Amino acid sequence: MAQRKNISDAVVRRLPRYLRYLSEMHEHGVPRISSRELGERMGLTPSQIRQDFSHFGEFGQQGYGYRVGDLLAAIRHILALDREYHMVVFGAGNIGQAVAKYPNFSERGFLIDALFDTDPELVGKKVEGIKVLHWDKAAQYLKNHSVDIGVICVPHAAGQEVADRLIQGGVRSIWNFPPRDLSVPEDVLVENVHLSESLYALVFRSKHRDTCGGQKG
Amino acid sequence: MAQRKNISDAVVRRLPRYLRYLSEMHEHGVPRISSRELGERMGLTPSQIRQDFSHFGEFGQQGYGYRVGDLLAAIRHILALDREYHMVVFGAGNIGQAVAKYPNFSERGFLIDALFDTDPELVGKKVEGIKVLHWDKAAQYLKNHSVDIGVICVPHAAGQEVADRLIQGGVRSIWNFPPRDLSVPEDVLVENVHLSESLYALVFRSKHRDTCGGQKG
DNA sequence: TAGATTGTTAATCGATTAACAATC
DNA sequence: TAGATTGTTAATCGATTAACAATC
Repeated sequence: MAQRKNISDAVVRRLPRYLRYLSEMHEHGVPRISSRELGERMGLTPSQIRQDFSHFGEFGQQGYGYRVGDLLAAIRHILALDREYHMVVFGAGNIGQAVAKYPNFSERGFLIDALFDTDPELVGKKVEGIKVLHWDKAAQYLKNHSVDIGVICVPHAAGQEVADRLIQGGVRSIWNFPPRDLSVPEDVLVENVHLSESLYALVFRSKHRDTCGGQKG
Repeated sequence: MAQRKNISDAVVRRLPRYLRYLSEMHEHGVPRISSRELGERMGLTPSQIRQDFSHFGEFGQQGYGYRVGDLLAAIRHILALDREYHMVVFGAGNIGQAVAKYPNFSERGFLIDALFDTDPELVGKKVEGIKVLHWDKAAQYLKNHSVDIGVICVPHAAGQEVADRLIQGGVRSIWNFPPRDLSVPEDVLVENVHLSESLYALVFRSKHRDTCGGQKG
């Protein structure tokens, strides 16, 4: 019954985690898994796992469970990871370079085609084989290239301006690192990675260790 | 009625966001804010905001709202950001260095005292004024220094081993970047930052743009 | 005082868990 | 066949929203 209703954010956040566990099992040659056993490994209830999968179709077999390889392929497809994505990164500082150099991304089909910065020290150089262009070239670049995802790694004061440029250039998915919420049109998606807020949450739970607890994030 | 019940993760994740908005308002000299107006700015309902705050005490005034400065100080205290934290980072690669160099952290009292790596090219050098030590020195270091937070930025195959070393050395809060869940004793807290999973969630929502939507993360 | 807005209690909504018929 | 396990419907649990008395 592939996707009748809206998928809740809670489910969306669990999908990549299923992918990770299944990938690992698949690499280890595990041929089948039941929701009970997967739940034990991941710390979820079997009910939740079956409920989650049922949003997208029927992937298991009564009395048997799930074929790891098939389920893995299905989730990869559900997450739309069976294609390539073209990305550009604004801001070639620490975080921008870390993103550009992160090997998992290119392996997984996330291709970083260009870096943009204003620093004359950086512009014209290459980082990990990716050319660093000046911001002034961005509009031109976006006109001539199809970009699926724009990554914002500039200081937070410049974040909104960069977002505006990306949107102006037709980019509709933004991965946003600076600690500021962006205002964007309805049809543009923003995924935030706010490192400080993650750290603050850790510190809070650490202070209130007794009342909270466990592994999060 | 400061913290009678457990604080849900949803609330914990909103607290840093309140802090961010209030900081900004405070910097702009805004003296007061009502839950209605704060809700409008943040995209939350006034009810939720009042409900959230009420977990920790009474910070407002009927008919008036909240004094921005006071509320900011209260939330800073609730988040335990009114003290310093000593951190060590394992893995001085791209992400480890990005964390070490991130200026917001030291400004906010998150002090990175040491980096650990195995790469002989890096060991002995300094990154942003922080000495890079060999992993072999970690046990010794942890014996002699009080470390509040251990940051894991090593390749994911080494993550669990590093976690074990940190825990062995008495560290009870771990900020974990590699894409693998750690197994830790009950009294150890782990906060995960799984970049790929964040990116996958963006891609999923992008594919199903109509059924999901908005700003997340 | 009158208007505004809080903190809290009650109602609603949504997500998780349990139960179970279907069936491999 | 008997045992196991699915997909789904129903029950429960928790989080969000609405309502409102208290009061600045």
